Amino acid sequence: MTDALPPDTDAPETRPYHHGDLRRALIEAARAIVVRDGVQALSLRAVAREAGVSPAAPYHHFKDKQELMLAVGKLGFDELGEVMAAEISRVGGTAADRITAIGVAYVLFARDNPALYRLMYDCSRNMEALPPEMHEAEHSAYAIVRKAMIEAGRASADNDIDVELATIAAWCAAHGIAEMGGFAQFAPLKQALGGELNFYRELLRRSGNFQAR
Amino acid sequence: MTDALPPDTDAPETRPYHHGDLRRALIEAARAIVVRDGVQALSLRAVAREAGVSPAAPYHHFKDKQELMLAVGKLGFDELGEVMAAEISRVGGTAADRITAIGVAYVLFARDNPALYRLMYDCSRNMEALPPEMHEAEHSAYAIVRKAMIEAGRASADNDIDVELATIAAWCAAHGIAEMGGFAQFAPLKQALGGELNFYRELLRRSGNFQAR
DNA sequence: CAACGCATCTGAACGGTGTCAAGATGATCT
DNA sequence: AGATCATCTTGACACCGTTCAGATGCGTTG
Repeated sequence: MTDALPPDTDAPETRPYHHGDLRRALIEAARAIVVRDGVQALSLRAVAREAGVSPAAPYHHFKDKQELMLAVGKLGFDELGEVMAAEISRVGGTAADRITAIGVAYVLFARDNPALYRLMYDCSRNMEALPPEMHEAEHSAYAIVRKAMIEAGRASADNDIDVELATIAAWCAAHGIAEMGGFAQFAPLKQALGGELNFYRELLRRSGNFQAR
Repeated sequence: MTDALPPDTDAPETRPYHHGDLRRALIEAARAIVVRDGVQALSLRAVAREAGVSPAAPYHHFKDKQELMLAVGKLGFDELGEVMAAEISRVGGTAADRITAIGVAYVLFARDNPALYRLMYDCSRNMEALPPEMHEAEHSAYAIVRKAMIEAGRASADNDIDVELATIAAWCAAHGIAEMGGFAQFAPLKQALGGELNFYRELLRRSGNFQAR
């Protein structure tokens, strides 16, 4: 079973112990499965199979299935933060324009990665106290929205409570649209508006926090 | 096992064959488990155990575990509709006041029945095409919001698209708050606002559709 | 260099799960 | 009464999460 796998000339990452950074391989395998087969197909055994190890191997890197899923969720929040950061720097216009752009980018991320997005929030919901790295990943994405809220004048910068509320309200609105926007019942409405992008923009506009004005 | 349960003088519905409306008993057992032990404890076998039948019995009433969960979800949407209808008739004030009341009632329903609420949307999300009865239950709750949106002047009654958008935007906002409002990170903010009720009201107000004006 | 320690991985096992096929049971209809 | 047929049970299969004893081999220490 371990006969093949010669030194293999060119290993891109550090290859420390037996398998060579199995922890990262497991996270990537899990992400691949979730994207390919959906969240309900994400079993610990399937992840191990995908990574080419025995079903018990993951337990030396994650205490739980939950802990592995959490790592995948963190990865999702990292990507989401990157997407939003890229979008906010890509769109040049006014602060109000950029805040709308963030909202659209957020919803589109959820649309394009539905299973990953769901996993991210399943993690957040299930855990009472998130591990610090997860919290950190969420926080960096949160900070982007927060900053945009201040710049767009949706919150008075010198009132902490006001800023938090504006940020949370915007996040909740985007989350609601991200989760429900894909419902099949809305298909005719999307068509009537000339595409789902308009649909999302219109919903964001009505949420109050994303009005480009 | 079937010893008790005499004819029971007053059966509201038709009480057909062996067990006596096992279908309804299964749905109620599932609801009880979901409320008592959370959604991750909701297994088909546990439901059968709770109802006192063999693990295979449910398959004569539901094609799938999914189909049973869908029935529970429909029950949840029925209850949600009742709660919102009760609230809207209880609150006497202006149309704007009532629309805020609906939003608060929605969020509180999700807070008080977190597992059931999650199940409701897990169903809606997983299924491509919901069965008509589920769609109907959703629709009756949806109609309440829709009517309130028109009365409160959030949408022009003669523009169908406008009405749908206003309703969906409000629903999305409430859903986002309902799902994220319970996050532990928001606890200090709730306290700073003098209770979570104020927190939810403030978030709803900022969503634009729920402003009492 | 040899031997040890220890993180890493495997194999087998346990209880639980969804699902199905075959047979038993009993209410309903003719 | 006897036949019919929905209803329920039994038993099985594959898969799941998790655990534990043992094999494997890297890194370090003598």
